[in-house]
Amino acid sequence: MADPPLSRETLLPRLAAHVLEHGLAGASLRPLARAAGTSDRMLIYHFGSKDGLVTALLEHVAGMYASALEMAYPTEPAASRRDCAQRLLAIGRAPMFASFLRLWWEIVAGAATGDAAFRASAAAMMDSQLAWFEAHLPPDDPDPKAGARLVALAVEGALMMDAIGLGEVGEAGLAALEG
Amino acid sequence: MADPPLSRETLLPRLAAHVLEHGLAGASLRPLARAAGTSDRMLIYHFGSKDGLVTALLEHVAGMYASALEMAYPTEPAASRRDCAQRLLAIGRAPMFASFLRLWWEIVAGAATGDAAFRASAAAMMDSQLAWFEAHLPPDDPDPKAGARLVALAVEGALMMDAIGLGEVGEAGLAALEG
DNA sequence: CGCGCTATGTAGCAAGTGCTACAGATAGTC
DNA sequence: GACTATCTGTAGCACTTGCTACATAGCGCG
Repeated sequence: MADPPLSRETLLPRLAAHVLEHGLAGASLRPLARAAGTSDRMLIYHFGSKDGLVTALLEHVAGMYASALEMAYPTEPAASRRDCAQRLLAIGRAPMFASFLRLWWEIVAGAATGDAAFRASAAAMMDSQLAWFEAHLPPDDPDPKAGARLVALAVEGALMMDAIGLGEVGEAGLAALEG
Repeated sequence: MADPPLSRETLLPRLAAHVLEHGLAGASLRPLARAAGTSDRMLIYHFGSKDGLVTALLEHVAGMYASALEMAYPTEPAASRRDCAQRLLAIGRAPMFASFLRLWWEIVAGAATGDAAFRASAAAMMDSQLAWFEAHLPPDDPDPKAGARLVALAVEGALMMDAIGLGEVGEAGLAALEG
């Protein structure tokens, strides 16, 4: 299958794919290496340590997420904040984001412990999302920045409800947004 | 020191305390046992397996959370949904909830993978919270159930922002709530 | 007393963890 | 060709993981 250099850069996408599928919590060197077509030995060689690998991986995932957002749905403008939030929830629920979301909650949990790498990745992903949300607000929104923040809280809250199996609570909550 | 029977029931509070302090992800039998004053051998004896222990522990934590909420602040009624959300965020930020929140995001991450025990615990905790939120809405709220859901989305979103180090985003978002 | 039940300690196992020491291969440079 | 720097495979180490086999204590009951 043509195995060229296998540097950090060629490795990262495969590692990210594995982590998106199997989660970050239980990811250990040997399975990761197998998925990427190398050995644990080489992962340490390229990334210095597992911590280094995880940090690089989190950065990479944040980048992937940003481009996934960029590619996703430049739909016509929403009619209201509520309408906007409901559409964004629907997009977030699309299959292409499912594995991102599973990983997202792991990253949030890691960030909650204070880990710097997790925080950086989470903040980067959230920044992308806030900008993207802002771009999807109704064009006549009185305060797009604040509006995007409110919509982000509500949509993230609803996605969390999805994660814990209470999707309808999220829907009901969004429906109660002003607009 | 009085070390009476040491049954499941006497063990669970100590195990919960350890998990609240050190997290659930890296919790392994031997440290847990040490913290609870037993051996890994006895944990397996009482709970059957680690899965059994985690399940019991999650149930117990959900119960603890419910009583923590019950004890917390029966403040005077809020003036609006926004006011309510801002107060509840302040309460959620209080030190006594910090370790609960760290654990909460771990539970959400576990639930996001589809694990039944994590989902059950998360749903139980969220149900307590929704009821509690509903009780704190302004008494003239037109639709308390929907209002509580909206407030829950926003507050949980804001707490998530806290977890990833973007607390001001949460504050700005809540400030944009109608009210 | 003796029997059986529950509770507990000691040792250990097979698997997996991150990481390292050592050796070799390859390739580019003088 | 000799030397050096980059890359990679093989083995292994010390440790942790969940869990088990075995033995033993204690206690209630006939």
